Amino acid sequence: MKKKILNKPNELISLLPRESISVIQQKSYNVFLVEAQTQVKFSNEIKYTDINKGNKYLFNITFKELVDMAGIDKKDYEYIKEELQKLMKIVVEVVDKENKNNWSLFHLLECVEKEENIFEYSLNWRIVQALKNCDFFTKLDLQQLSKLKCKYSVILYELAIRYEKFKIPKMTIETFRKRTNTEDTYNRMYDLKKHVLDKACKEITKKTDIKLSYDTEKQGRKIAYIDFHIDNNPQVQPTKQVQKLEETEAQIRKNEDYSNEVLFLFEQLPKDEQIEVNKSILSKLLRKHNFEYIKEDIKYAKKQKPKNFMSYLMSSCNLGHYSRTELEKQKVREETEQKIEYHKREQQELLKKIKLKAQELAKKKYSKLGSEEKKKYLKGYDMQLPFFKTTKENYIIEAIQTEMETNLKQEHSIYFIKEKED
DNA sequence: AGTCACCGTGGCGATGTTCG
DNA sequence: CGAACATCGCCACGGTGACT
Repeated sequence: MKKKILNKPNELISLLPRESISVIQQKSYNVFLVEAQTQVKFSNEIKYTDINKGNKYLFNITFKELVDMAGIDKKDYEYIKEELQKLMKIVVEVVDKENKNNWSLFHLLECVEKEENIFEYSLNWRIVQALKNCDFFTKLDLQQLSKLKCKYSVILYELAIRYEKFKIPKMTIETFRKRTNTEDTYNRMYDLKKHVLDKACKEITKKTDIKLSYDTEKQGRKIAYIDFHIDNNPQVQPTKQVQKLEETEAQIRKNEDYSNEVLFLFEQLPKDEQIEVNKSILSKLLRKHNFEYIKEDIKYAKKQKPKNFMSYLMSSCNLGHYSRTELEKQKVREETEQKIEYHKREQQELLKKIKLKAQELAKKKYSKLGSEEKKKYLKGYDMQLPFFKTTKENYIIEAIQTEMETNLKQEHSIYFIKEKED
């Protein structure tokens, strides 16, 4: 399965939707976000300053990618459609930090369209802006998330990762209920523990790279606060992908050296694409794809002259190398040339053999020739230039040899043609 | 296609516990 | 002491998947 890291803006983790979001909706949404983030981040067309109300931001993803990345075990389009429909209904509220009387409401997902196996969706400009320029984000490993089946596990996992390096602040039961949308259900604390807290902590500890536990604190006789504890889970290591990604990002920051392969490919890019960030993109592509294919894809992309070179190149690599057909044609050409070369050599060797054989046969035949026949072969003997003049015997043998060679060649040329037809 | 066991989710009555 | 809350055990319901 493809591994993906979503740099989820903290605003999106902390948001408190009015309706409850199911686990499939949460996971699908994360996949939509990560896909949009990749498309936005690597796009030169969408600049941070350009993102505004006036524009519509469309992204796309294949059904298979969505299902794989989100870890959805259903392959039913209708079901996914219903879930997406519910997701679209979810409205979030953003309050202006400077003036608390000002607010705005928008849908998490603006629209989704399915065409064949591809979903095209659009996100509110605020979300796109947050994805493009997230200063405060949480690095979520979607592979870890995809394993979780309980919606509360997903919420708590995101929260835990957000505060991993510090500590989830102690929160009141009310806050916890708001976050998990359990204000109207599990009225009893025991039920909340049984169905939400225990279950989620258990699932997270069992399946992900962190251990989550909690303590409760009473105020009077009532449980008033929840205090979470996060530990690393040595049994389930953070995916190597996260580490690699962090390394790559560190590399960009430090502007360290890239491998020769990356540098070579970088030089193949069009001049105006030779910017530092593209080295890291190439380095990432090289982790997943063959050097030769990327090289050919760059060549191919250059020919195609797409509007956005890097995103064209990336989709070419990810969608199975547009250049593959070109590369394969080239391979066939090379193979054919090799075959022809081989035949040539074979033929030359055969010619040598024919010459030797003809010489041998000619000598044999000469020994059996009668005087009449010898006279026939001696036609033209007197016409020879004095410098090349040989003995009568050699002259006759050479003549017979030439005759034999022609015959043998004729026989073999039939053989050659037959082989070619095969 | 129908049956059935199993699981997850949400809930409730009875009972135990705690603290003002 | 008793109200308020926590806990236990159990039930109903719907979805799912194996089996016939």
